[in-house]
Amino acid sequence: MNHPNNLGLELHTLVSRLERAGDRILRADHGMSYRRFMVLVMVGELKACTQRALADSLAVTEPSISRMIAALAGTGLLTVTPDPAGGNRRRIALTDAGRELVERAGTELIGRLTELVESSGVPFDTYLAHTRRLNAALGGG
Amino acid sequence: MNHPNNLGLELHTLVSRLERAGDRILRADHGMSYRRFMVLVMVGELKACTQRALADSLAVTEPSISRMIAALAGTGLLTVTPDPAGGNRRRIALTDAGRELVERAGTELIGRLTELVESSGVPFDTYLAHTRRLNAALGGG
DNA sequence: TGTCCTAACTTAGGGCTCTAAGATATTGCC
DNA sequence: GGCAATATCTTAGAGCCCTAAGTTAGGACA
Repeated sequence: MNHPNNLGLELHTLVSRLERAGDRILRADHGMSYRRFMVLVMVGELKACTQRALADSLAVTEPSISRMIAALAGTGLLTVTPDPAGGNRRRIALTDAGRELVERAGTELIGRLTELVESSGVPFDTYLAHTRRLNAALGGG
Repeated sequence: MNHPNNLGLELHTLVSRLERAGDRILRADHGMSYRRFMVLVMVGELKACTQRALADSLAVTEPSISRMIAALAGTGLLTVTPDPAGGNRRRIALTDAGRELVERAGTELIGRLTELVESSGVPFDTYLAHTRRLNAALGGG
């Protein structure tokens, strides 16, 4: 139950539990998986959102995003259009329904997590800052 | 590239990058995936190691562990025997080869991660303690 | 115009995860 | 003994991720 000095294992189990919990909430309330929801959130945050940019931002590969977008394209939550700037690119954007879902479910999830963190006694801002810094050190922009 | 206030997303990308990096190292040096290696590490740490205990400790489900053990059973790195205490249980244990692999590769991985964390300016012990506390708050023992 | 190069996206195959449902073994109670 | 309850493990089917290899679009240059 306790991994003596193994931060990697500890982070794995933490994220695993967090995402399982988030997945259950999203499936029950919005009929959507946690992974797909993360894609929607990121589409809402990126300025010029291409599949390549999504893959970088979520730290997954292009094929993964390619399939996710294909699966999400039929839901009416986002639109896929050739990039007006040219090139072999797709421009991804949220529809009104997508924006509304991200807004509602996103604030709920973030709220629950923030609450959990603070009730555990871990200082939210410090932990978030540390996590961000580690992410940056690992090549994340 | 930056998720405004979203700790969940930040943790996801961090773990994703960490595990991809670890996976590459393990595959190159020891011909083994990161997931399977985590199982071996945990088998080495648990006193009375059943599949159920492994699933709890790694925050995955019993079917996942069932398949992992089936896949690992043929490698000579661990042994599976009926639990001497009775019940429908398997007792999982490392062989000498398994113990040696966990020892060598484990210290290497932990060393690299520790180095990375400290070079990023994040205080290792604090971050580990926070992560542990969050894990405990999420029902992890 | 034609060829090469690069970047973005897609396809194919395999690994690991989940949920749901089935099989197996022990305990408790009649 | 026999039967139900409980815990553990397994099987089946589907989702998402990865690597490797193929496709498509635009830019550079002769």
